[in-house]
Amino acid sequence: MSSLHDPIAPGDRARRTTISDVSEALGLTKSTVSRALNDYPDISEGTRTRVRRMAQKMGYRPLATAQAIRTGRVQAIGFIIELSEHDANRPFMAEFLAGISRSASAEGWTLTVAASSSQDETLDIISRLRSESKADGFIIPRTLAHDRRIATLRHNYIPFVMFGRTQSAEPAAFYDIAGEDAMRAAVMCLHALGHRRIAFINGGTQYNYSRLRMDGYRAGMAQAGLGIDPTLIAQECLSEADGYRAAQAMLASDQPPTGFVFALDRAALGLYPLADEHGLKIGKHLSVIAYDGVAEGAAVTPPLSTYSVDIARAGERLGALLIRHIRGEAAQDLQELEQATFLDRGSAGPPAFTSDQLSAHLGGQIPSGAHTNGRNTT
Amino acid sequence: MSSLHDPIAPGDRARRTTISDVSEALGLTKSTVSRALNDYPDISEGTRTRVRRMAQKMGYRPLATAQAIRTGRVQAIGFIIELSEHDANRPFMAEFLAGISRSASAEGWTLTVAASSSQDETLDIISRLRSESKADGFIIPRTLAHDRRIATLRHNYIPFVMFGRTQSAEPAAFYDIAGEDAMRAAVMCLHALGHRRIAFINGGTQYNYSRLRMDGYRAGMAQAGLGIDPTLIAQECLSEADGYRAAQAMLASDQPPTGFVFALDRAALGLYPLADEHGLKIGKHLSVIAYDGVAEGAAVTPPLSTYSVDIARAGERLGALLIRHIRGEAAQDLQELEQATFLDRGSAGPPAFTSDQLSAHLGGQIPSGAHTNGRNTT
DNA sequence: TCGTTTGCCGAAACCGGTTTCGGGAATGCA
DNA sequence: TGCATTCCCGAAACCGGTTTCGGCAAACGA
Repeated sequence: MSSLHDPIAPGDRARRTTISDVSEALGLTKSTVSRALNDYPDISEGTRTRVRRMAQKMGYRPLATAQAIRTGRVQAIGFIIELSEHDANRPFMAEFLAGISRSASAEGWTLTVAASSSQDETLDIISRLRSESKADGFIIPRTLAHDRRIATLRHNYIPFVMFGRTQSAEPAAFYDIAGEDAMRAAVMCLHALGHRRIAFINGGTQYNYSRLRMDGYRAGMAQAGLGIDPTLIAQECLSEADGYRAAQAMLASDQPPTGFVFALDRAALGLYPLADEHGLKIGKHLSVIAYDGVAEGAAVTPPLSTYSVDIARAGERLGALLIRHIRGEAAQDLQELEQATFLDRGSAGPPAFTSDQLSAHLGGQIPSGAHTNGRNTT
Repeated sequence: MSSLHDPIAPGDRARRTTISDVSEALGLTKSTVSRALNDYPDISEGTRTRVRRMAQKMGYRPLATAQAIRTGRVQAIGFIIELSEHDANRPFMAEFLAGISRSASAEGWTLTVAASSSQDETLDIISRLRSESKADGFIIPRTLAHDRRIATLRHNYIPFVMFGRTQSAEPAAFYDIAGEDAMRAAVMCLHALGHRRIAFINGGTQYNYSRLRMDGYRAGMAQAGLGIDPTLIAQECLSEADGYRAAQAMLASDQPPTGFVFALDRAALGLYPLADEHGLKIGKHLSVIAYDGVAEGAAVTPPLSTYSVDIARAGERLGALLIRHIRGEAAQDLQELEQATFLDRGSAGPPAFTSDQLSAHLGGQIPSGAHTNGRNTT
């Protein structure tokens, strides 16, 4: 259709140099040049370097779409935005994509992005993009403990790298931050400050990270010689409102916690208004350490101490790993686990109240049910 | 290189149906099928529908990368994330991309994303992606009054659609929200509520929207029969801190404004702590109407009244327009201007103080210079 | 009725690469 | 010196499409 009338295309766009241009300049055939550039063993070392040099000199870069029709590969990384997710990760999106894009373009690759509104649609998009040669492999964020996406990818022999880990016997390529270590260290930190009642407020249990962070909390408690009290553990707290409610319930108990470990910054932010309402100061009467490093954490008073994740770096590493995987490296050689960076910003300190004192203080208060507005993050 | 060893590709992936499959099934040649599907005039109506039906039945979809090597088009929309931008628009990114992706996949197209850290790099990326057939055209966000990207695109005959407008004689395809109308209406609204001193706090002047919103403010003031007071106008206020400072300066004057129109929600959020410090209630002593519809605006007390922009819809419309443009429709037929949606959430009301009363109230206060922390949005 | 146009489709080249196949020249071994 | 390898590279097919060209048959005009 667009071929009949073309009001946009120029009369004659500057043509790129093709493989034929290179071969003619050398007095060789296309096939020789192609094999030389692709390191075929039946090309002599001399010819190989001669071709290399000439290609370099002429600025030749093979056209990815042309290669694709034979090889099935376009040199593109696939990434799918799942809008069904709670939007906690949305603000990161730009930096994450930028990270991926950086490592991609460093290798002459590009990034293909699609949006999905459900798990099923994601699976469809994955196979569609692959079969249409729009992406050679995928970066899979927010891995679940049991992830259908992984099954689909494996079944279709589509290369992928996870941001996060998953429970599976077969090895898979991944990049992840050791959230479990961070949680363990957070507990140890609070314990060292003198806290004895330490709560853990976890994220969504469907996610694999949540299991790991829980493990980390348990490990920390064990290491500190503290027992696990189930009433000091909450799950599924993704938003500020969730965190508020979970902490509220715990503070209402006989032996309220003086220290809080949150699996998510966003949930931890719910502790601030709660403390306000009870006249408690964070960093003094209540201590909190969280995880993620969201921007809002720096804006509250006192700023939230947190284990921060460099999301752009994550994207960059993931992109690099995926490209290597697509080029043939084995999954088990493509696993990177890094540590989060602790930002000590003052929201955790020595407890001014023991749990008993805290309980007494809170007992003398009208149980606040008045706090309703402003909790809902759209 | 990847051709020598291939530990990932399956023995035999399910082959897609090709144009040859279709032509053989019909007893026609590839060329006839191709021309039939592309609406060439030298194919009879009968054959055309016969081919259509068979292609449909066999689930044939032309392989974009194969088409590309002849046509130069991959059916992909290009979008570049500029990290050099102030990060105000980052949170929108996911939804914006999702919008683009929706309209793209509705037509069987995809979205190619790249990141850039400078204007110059952006220009490079644009031509590189185009010449490598990784994108057929581009969506250009945050248009400037005089935009080098537009010049580059025009010069290289690369189709594009702007999110925003620009100052240029030649017509260009765009989708935009009439920010000028919103600003005018905001002024009228405040005037109707009884405000007579109405300030305007604008965004970055390099952006084209800023000029337009300023025009809208002026138009509103004229329409309301109010004169323009240059001391009630501020520029370059992008962040909460910027908004705080600009409003602070205005409140310090002899005739402080009682009504504020902000070109950006984010800057408007700076008015809240400022009001707090002076014991003023927003929606009562100070009224404010802003523009964008960011999530944080709903969380403050009272929620910020604002002209909200549906960013996902913007992405979707832009994608649709770009595809039509690439298919041959003229730029002047591809211009859409929509209105922002006013969300009246209570931050604007009848002024409890006149400007004089407000001045008196503020005069009795210690000029606050103490407010320093928490203003910086990372 | 006959030459000419028009409508419609097949044949083949082409796009820019990759990959298979085969053979000439240089080398190995006897 | 003769024969079998091995080393290299050219020739050509191929990938899945698009586009040009040419020709046959039917419709047209005179």
